[in-house]
Amino acid sequence: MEKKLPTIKEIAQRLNISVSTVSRALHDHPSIGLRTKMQVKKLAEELHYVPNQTAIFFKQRKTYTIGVILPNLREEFFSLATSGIEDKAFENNYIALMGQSHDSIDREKTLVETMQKHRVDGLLVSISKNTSNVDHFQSLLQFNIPVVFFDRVPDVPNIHSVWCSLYHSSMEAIDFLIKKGHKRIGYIQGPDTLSIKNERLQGYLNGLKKNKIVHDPSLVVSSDFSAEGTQKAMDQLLALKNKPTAIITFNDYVALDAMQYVRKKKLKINKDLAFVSYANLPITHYLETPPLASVEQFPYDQGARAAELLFKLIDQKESSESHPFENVVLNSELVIIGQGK
Amino acid sequence: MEKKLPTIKEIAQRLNISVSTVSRALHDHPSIGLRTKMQVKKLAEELHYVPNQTAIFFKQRKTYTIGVILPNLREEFFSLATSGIEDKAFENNYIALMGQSHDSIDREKTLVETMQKHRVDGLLVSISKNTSNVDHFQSLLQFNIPVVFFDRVPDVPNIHSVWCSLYHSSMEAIDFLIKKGHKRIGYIQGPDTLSIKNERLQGYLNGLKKNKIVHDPSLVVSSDFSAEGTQKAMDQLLALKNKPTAIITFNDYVALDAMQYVRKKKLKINKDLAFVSYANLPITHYLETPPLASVEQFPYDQGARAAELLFKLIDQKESSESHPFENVVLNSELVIIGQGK
DNA sequence: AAAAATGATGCAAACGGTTGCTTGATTTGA
DNA sequence: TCAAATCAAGCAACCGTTTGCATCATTTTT
Repeated sequence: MEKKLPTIKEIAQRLNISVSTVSRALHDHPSIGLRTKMQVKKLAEELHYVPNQTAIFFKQRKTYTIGVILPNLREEFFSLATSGIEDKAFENNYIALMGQSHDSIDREKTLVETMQKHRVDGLLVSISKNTSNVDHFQSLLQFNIPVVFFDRVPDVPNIHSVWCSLYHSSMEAIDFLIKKGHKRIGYIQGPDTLSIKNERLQGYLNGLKKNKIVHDPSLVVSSDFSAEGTQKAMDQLLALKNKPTAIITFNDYVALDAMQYVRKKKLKINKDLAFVSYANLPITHYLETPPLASVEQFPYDQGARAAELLFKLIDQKESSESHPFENVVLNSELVIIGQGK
Repeated sequence: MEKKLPTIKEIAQRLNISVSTVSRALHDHPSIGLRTKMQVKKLAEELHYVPNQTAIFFKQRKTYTIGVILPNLREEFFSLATSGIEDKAFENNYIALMGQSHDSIDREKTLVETMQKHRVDGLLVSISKNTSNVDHFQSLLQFNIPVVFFDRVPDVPNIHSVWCSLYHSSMEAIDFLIKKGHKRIGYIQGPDTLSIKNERLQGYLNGLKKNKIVHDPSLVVSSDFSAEGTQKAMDQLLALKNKPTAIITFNDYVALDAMQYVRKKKLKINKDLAFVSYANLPITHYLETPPLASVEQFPYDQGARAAELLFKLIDQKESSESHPFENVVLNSELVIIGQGK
């Protein structure tokens, strides 16, 4: 059954010429006569010859393949980033291998090994929530395979990275809320296992300081991102004698859960309690009462920029240029959505 | 710079033995002496030897790679399907190459060629909106590379496919609305270029017939899925002398646009005008006034099932078994979300 | 003690394509 | 007319790994 695919060898035999001639003919090498070229191309066409890339990859030591490892594709943020990566890859004649770590460090390790086995020319990674060191990427570096981290960037020196700074937008968010008259602003953050820079909180704190508001630690609570975790966080905030009038949430998903919970409590969103969050997912614009504002992190662009950087590194490697560590920082943007009171 | 990677040849030279011995030692072949085995393994470890998979792929004529081609990753439906595919691939020790057609038939063709060049062991495809024939998949079949279509399945015979039938749920949706007292039910469909089965409309029509309601063609309008297109469609429906009291929309995105438009018109959603749609995206559950119901199409499962079928076909091919065309049909489910009046 | 079985290792071909070097034939130049 | 230049094509090595088939040295069997 297993139909053997045509090879240049077969073409050579049929035409009674050597394989090298066939190879050169197919590549329009100048030293091959026109007649021979035509014959070869015609037969190749007839046999539906397709060069065996695995042989070529093997010989050229290059696969035109990059690996992409990220926590998951269910979150819109990552699927948009992937979309950007794929678009850039397509433009550059590369193709991307996908892997989801599902925030498991073991699975992340396995994926790195698999990608390495497949001899990817480079790797794009958004690390799992539980990844605290980057040892499992070391062997890639030994192989001289470039790695670019994006969005979830490990907090270690000497890496290439692309991420979106939330610091300024976080401060802007505070300014925005204070201009609206809010003085007690709560913040629901994530679990503190994330070993990445906590720019949201830094911006929050400095925004308060800048506006001469004393920081009240009881206004900062944590959620594990589950609906229940967020509800608990909300309970903490609403139990305060001096309740917040506005709340900043780690991301839109947390905001959605929080807002739904608040609705159940018969509080008016953006009237009794204002919301600002991160991500600016398209869906928030469809809500009857959306958060007042959300910080856009440009996932598509992050993916695209990370891919561009990776291709640059691959090219540099091939021309044995030096490549200092590069860290691209995009700026987030505070997008005003709702009207509020 | 380009550091040469260690090979079994190098190990062989250093230990003054043959490459075949090294190869066998690393594979724990019984005919290799214990001492030699130990020596080889120790040295391999020291050199950080990693077998060159491109050489092995080449020799074995198998890459443990599958291709995935779908319209785009921005739509949650497809990113969830991809998530299912990747999970199954990981389980089966495969890895997936991603490609987005962006509903361009040319890009789809290019992707098919690229995947073929990369010698994928199989291909999963959700065809582009503009794909009306499947000629560009023919060469894969000649190569005996299995192809499984999912969700957006071309309407041609002799293919493998996985899709989710909307027929029964569409009828159920009608039953559901009629039980709620609705008699005039509108339907916003998509552009009619889609060459796939139109089960939504079939279910709509048969649902009406079953409930002995005469079909009024002016209640069926089209949208190109843009916000403007949907608004125009709504205008058509609301301009009727005998207006609908309920509307079924092609998908949740259309429903969201329609509902937002209706809100602007100061109509009460699910009171003046009830909505039912398709997709059951997580977000609809966060709306203050969600559609009454949405048809869940199980994108993750579709992806997972399609991947499973593909792996089965690959295995069968390897054991030269016969493989009749298989068409897996999942059932959609009408999920009741809101309360309505 | 000679024949047979066993154990440990090496040889070489194969997978498909690329490419530097050679060779032979034809054309060009003086 | 003969050497040099040009053209067209072939030879063979190479990329890294696997594997059927020798080969040779022991050990076991009778």
